[in-house]
Amino acid sequence: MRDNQVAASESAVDLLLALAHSGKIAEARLDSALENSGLSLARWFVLQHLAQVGGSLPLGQLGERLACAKSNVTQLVDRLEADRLVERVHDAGDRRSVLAQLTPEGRRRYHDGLRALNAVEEELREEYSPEERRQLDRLLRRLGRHTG
Amino acid sequence: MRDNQVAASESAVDLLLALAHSGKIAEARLDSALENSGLSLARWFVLQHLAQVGGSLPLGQLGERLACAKSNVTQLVDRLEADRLVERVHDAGDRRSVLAQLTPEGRRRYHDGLRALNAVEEELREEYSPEERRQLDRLLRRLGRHTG
DNA sequence: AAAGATTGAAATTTCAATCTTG
DNA sequence: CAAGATTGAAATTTCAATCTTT
Repeated sequence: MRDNQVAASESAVDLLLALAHSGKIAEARLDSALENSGLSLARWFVLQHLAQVGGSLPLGQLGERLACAKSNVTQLVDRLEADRLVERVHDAGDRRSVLAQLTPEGRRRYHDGLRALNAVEEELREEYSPEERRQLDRLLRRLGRHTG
Repeated sequence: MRDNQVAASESAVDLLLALAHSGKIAEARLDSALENSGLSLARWFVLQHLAQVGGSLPLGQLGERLACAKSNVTQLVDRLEADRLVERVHDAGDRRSVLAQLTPEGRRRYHDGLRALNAVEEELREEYSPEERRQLDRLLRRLGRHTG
C-alpha cells in the first residue's frame, strides 16, 4: 500500500493541494501584517474591492469577487457598517439590490491597511526574484477562468 | 487618489493577495470534489498527512503541517476519532504528547478521498500545460521557507 | 418563478486560560 | 518555568429557509 506517493506534482490534484496550502500561508502572513491596523484580511479585502471599482458595489457582486457565500457578505458588511467604514445604499435602478459604499474613513483605513501590507514585502523579496514573482502571478491569475 | 492601482504584480503584496485568492478557489474546488465522500478538505488533509508519514503523528506536529491553531487540531481529531478514522495513542517516550494514528478505515477513506480528488484533474488540464504545472508547483513550494 | 438580500442555526477556526508532564 | 494538549468562549464562514422585488 503505497501511501508515501503523494509528493511531487505529477498530478493536477497535487497542484490544487499546493495552491490551497500556499494560500493558507499567504493568508496567515497578510493577517498578521494587518494585526495593528484593526482590520482582518477578510475585512480589508472588502475595502479593497470597493476601492478598486471606485467606491461601491452590490453585495452580490462583492460575494463573487470575494469567493464566499452571500450570507457572509451580509455579515461582513454588517460589521464594517458598525465601524463606519462602509455604508449601505439603496440601488436606484433595482430596489432588490443593496450597494456597499466606502465611507471616507473606510477609504483611509483601506490605505492604512495597504501600507501595513506593503511592509511585508521584504520577506517575499528573499523568496522570489522579480521575474519569478511575475511568472507566479501570471500563472495564478489563470486559475478560475474555466470553472471558478 | 489612485485607488485603481492594485492590478498587476509589481509588488510582493499583490502576489500574496493573489496567492490567498487562488488558495480560496482551490479549496472550494477540492471541497466540492470531496462532497460525496463524506469528508471535508480539512479532515482529508489530516488523513493525508498521517498517511504520508506512515500512520501517526503527534498533534503538535500535525498542527504545524496543517498550518492551523493547535486547538483546532484537537477538535479536528475529536471529530475524526468519533468517526473511527483516527485513534489517539499515548506517546511512550513523552507522556505529554498524544499521537493521532490512522485506523484501517481511516486509511480506506483517505484513498477514497484521493480518488475523488483525482477526478477534478481534467478541469485543471484545460487550464495548465504539464510544463506550467511543474513551474507553478516549483514556485509554490518555495513559499514558507523563510518565515513560514 | 427568479434574483438579491437577510436571518438563524450549525460547522469551522482561533484565542485565552488551564491542566499535565518535563 | 517550557512544552504539549485540552477546554470554553468568541469570531468567521457556510447552509437552509425566508422575505422583498422583478
